[in-house]
Amino acid sequence: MAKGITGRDKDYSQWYNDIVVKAGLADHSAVRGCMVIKPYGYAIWEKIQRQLDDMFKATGHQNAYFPLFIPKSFFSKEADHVEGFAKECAIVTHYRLKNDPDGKGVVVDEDAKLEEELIVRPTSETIIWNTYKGWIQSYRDLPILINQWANVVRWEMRTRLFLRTTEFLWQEGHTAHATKAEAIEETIQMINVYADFVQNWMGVPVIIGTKSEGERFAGAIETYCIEALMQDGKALQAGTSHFLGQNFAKAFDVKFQTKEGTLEHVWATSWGVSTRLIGALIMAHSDDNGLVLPPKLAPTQVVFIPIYKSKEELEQITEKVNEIKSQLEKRGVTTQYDDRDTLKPGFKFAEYELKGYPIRIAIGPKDLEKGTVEVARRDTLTKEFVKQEGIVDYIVNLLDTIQESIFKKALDFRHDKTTKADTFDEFKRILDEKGGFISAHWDGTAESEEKIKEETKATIRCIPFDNEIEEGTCILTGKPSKQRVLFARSY
RNA sequence: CGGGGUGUAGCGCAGUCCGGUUAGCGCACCUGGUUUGGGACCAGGGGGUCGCAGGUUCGAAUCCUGCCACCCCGACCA
Repeated sequence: MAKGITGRDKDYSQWYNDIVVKAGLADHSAVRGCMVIKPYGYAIWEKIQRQLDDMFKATGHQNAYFPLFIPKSFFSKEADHVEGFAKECAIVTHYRLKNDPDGKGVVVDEDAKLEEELIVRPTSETIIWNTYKGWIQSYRDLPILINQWANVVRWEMRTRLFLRTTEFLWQEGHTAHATKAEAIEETIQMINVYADFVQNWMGVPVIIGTKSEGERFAGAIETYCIEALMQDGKALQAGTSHFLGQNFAKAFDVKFQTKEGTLEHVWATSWGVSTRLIGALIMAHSDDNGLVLPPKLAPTQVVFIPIYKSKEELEQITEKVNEIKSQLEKRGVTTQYDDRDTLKPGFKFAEYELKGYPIRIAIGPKDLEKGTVEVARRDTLTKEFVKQEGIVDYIVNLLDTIQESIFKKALDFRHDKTTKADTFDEFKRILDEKGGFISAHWDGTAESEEKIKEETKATIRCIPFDNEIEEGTCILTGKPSKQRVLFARSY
């Protein structure tokens, strides 16, 4: 086990915190519930952003930016929406400070009270729909396909680095459509984009499905989600896409004229993923030695470490490293050469394992002699000597192999941790002994869902898209059910 | 908001119960040398408003009062 990292078996929470802090991803800040995302952590976020942004553009979306502040009155327009967010809003009431008359520091200037308070956005539906009202008159103005990269604030009672922070970074797509069918199609398209990204780039398998009524987004008609399973057997919601119906169009009076000349309310969607994805990345793949990053999201994919005794040796090694390094870079591989002479190789090995670099290449005197290099894989912690000849192709292929292998491992884990339960006792036993997803029949009522949650802390994560139709009886009430749904304890 | 814990060097801690030289230790850092295929070693060196504000005392990291911050567990949530 790496120095200073708590084992997963010992304390999973502490292990997670140790990885985040020791791998240099983020730190607690001086502000309660808010984190400082450090350069290495932010580099991962930038990779996530870049890829998702490309995928959004490829599906016809454009980026825009809306204000951080939302007038309080906007929140009272959509009843469910305000109820969902009211309890966790930061509110701006004043716009000026002054010197404390008692001479100590500064105080809020009570004369500078705002006429109407401003809410720091917890999500932007309201300000955006207020804006769309001015943009939409005719069916010719539709669809509007916009995404925003932004920060939002939700005053959560308890926070955890990346998984739930008071302020977090995310993207939120907000689209407007002429028809219900088109809006639903958009909602589904985007949840599929998320699933594609999370599986093929993050290497985290997900279940795509719909949320039960109780877990639905405040103000949505239908919420689609992707659910991932973490190594401790708890589920994590990795992304959501909401079909908002005409709720926001009605709340903000957004109508358009159809070809036929009638006036109709616009159909809406919204969808988002956040820095929480980094939490998912960590909890899905990492081990007791530190972070494990999929090659496609690793800020640096290959690190070179020289092993030498003399200056002459180092020079020869450096020459060889530079040769391989530049060839790799030409193939689009990101690399780094760590020739710091104050640290021993062993220390560097441990450090890059902690930081999750997918491949480490060590070159020493033996390699110069034999024309080899030592290639170490982070995901499997295996090492082998490889001929320098053909090394570039070898590494390029290996990166793909690692990407697939990481996904496969997580997928196998999820298969092992997905269990069917047919009675409530069985359900509870699996939950306590094994964790993971439990596929069980449910009578479809919010009451039963709530009771199960109260008794077991497990919630319905989703009703999978590809669910089989299967007659059965609800594990709680014994009432008839047409399909199984996926339960789990979750983050 | 309830329960628990912690605040002493960049990090991790000891010292606090029972007040008393110049506040220690490990890691990290700086200088020099020897090392380098899995977390090096020797020698020398720098770094402190002891969370904050009051109080008691000849004397406070230590005792008293008030405050603050953060972490962990729970309820709430992406």
